[in-house]
Amino acid sequence: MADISRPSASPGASPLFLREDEIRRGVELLYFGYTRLTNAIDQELGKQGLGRAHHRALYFIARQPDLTVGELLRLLAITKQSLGRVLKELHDRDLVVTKTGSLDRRQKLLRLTDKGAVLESELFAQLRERLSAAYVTAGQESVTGFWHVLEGLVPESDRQMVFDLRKEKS
Amino acid sequence: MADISRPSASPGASPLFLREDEIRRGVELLYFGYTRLTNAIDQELGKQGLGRAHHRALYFIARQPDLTVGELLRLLAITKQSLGRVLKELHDRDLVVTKTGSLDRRQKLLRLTDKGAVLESELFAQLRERLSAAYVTAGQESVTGFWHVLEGLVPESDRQMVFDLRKEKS
DNA sequence: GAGATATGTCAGCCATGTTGACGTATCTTG
DNA sequence: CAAGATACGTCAACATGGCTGACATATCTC
Repeated sequence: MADISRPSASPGASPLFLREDEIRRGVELLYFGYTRLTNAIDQELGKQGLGRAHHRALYFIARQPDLTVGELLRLLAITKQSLGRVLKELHDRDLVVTKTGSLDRRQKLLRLTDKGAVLESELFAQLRERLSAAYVTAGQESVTGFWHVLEGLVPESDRQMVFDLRKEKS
Repeated sequence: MADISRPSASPGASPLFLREDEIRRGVELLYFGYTRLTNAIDQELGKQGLGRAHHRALYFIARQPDLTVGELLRLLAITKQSLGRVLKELHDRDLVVTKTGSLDRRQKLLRLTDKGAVLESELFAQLRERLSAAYVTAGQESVTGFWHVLEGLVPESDRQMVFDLRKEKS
């Protein structure tokens, strides 16, 4: 059993070992790709005294203005207490505003202020720089492959939520 | 400027907006794909009283037996104090052993114990399940595209280190 | 032998997640 | 319309896993 964690790299390795190596390659690239991409914005965030948790909230609010608190909670998959702290800080810094929902007055709709939008787009610019460089190097075909594999990693139950980010709110 | 963070979805959108949407799609899929994949092993880790930090160390030690502490530090990109805590816990639980380097006696070479190898392969099985399902759904061409884009996200300075994981130690 | 390097460790701090409990406003339903 | 469900907020305590700074030891290199 212990051998499974150490595949042979010999030329005649069995299909099982090749498969293992392909999986490990994916795990590692996903780890390094994701962490190095997020590292790209840490310096900028640090200047503002914010952390990654703040960026995730800013990002999704930018992506879908008038997002409700509940929707954001589902996207981030954290507790409302954790999110509450983050939203409070964003609000205190005039980066985010909330307004009462018009259809359901219990809901709070989230939006970036102008200041928040400026910050988010500065952060996004860093992500764009890295990701578009990777897209260009890899080519359009690779990019669609990249998307397909990642879509397959999102559990069925979350997939609609993720796809809906690309739509305008109704 | 604020508009940049909210692309139009209209059919006649300019190339700039299409480009933005492609970047955001990648950011989101990378976020959801990575976090959902790592979620897959949280339950198993919890049973052992370990966290993700422990898994990352276990993973890389499994991947490259006789890895030195310094190499692991560079892979994880954390401080030696943080790693020290993790390695101590893994050692206390008989999951990892160290031996003095033969070429350079200052180094400590890290290896999994049999018990550690069993645990790592159980965790890896979860990752394999998710990732291979995504590979199969997407198809081999998509998988190579997935790898190419992610390789482009790893900074030049880290790339050799990441590629070297696939080799045996000399 | 002097200085650089690899590793370990103490101590304290911070960011960001968790659980549990409880309050208020608003919507929905019998 | 009253009762219960839902959306949101908040207090308090705690866990994980990062961080900095300071300092010690063994070993290697020149």
